[in-house]
Amino acid sequence: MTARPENAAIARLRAVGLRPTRQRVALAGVLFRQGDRHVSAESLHDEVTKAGFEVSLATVYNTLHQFTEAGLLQQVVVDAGRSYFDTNIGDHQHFYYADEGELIDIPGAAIAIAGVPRPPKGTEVERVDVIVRIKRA
Amino acid sequence: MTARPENAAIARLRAVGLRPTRQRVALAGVLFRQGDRHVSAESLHDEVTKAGFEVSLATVYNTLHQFTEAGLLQQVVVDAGRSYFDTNIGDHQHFYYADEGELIDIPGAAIAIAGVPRPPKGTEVERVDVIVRIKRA
DNA sequence: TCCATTCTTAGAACAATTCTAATCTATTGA
DNA sequence: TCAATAGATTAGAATTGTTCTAAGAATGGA
Repeated sequence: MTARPENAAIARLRAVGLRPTRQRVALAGVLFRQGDRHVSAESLHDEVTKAGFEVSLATVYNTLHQFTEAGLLQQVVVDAGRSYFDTNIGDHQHFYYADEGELIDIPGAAIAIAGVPRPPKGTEVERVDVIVRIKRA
Repeated sequence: MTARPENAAIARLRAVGLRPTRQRVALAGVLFRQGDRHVSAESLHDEVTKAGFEVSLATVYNTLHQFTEAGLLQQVVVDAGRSYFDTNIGDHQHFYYADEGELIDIPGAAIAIAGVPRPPKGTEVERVDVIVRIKRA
């Protein structure tokens, strides 16, 4: 019996308490089969549709948010009016190449941030996002 | 003759080569009369309207972009689907308090970022944005 | 003053995202 | 295995934030 790729997806979903529905398995399969990826709802919908699955765009949005809540994805905000989701949930930062709409990982170890002041009373730091915006030289 | 507040706004506009139209003067007056501010198009439109000026929302958008191009404002992206503009154009970073939709300046001197890797061939670094996301403790 | 240029405007158009209500499916327990 | 139920999916409408368009209005220079 060959290991079926969807088994990994199913296990991953169960591990975070999400029902392994047809659509979620398909999306997880596409998202996590290769290395780190950056997708938008639109691009993921295209991709999964081309792979022969039927998933509505609304479900892609729902699923991306559920996966993010569950810690399987990280949302990256680079652009007002567009959302990216990153399968790399480790500590890392991004180059953002606006000319191409492209997002490139920077390993977490590379960048050091020092001197973040104490946050206002009653709040705590949730995350520090660094976006290195790059342009054609 | 008392110094009229719009004089400062007019001078500021002329200095960057923008015609001091009624609407631009009104917007600049509201934006720059007090210290550093963070506004959205919507909030600025509300504010200037309440101050008794007639400015359309389209003009607010146009003007915010023109001011940004002219270097009078900086755009801050913290949230997919909402744009903030910052009257503080110096080198600094932000706390973002998502629960309140509030943006708080961190002086540029406070945070040090080290180890930004060389950007991909053919590109150069335009800006490094740091968002410290905070939440209710 | 008059003209050419630039600006402003209302409203339509748009893109990304979220909502809604009906239908369907995965899980559970008998 | 099957039915019941809680949860998931869907198409399409609605919403939000933003940009566009075309026409009228204001500005600065001659």
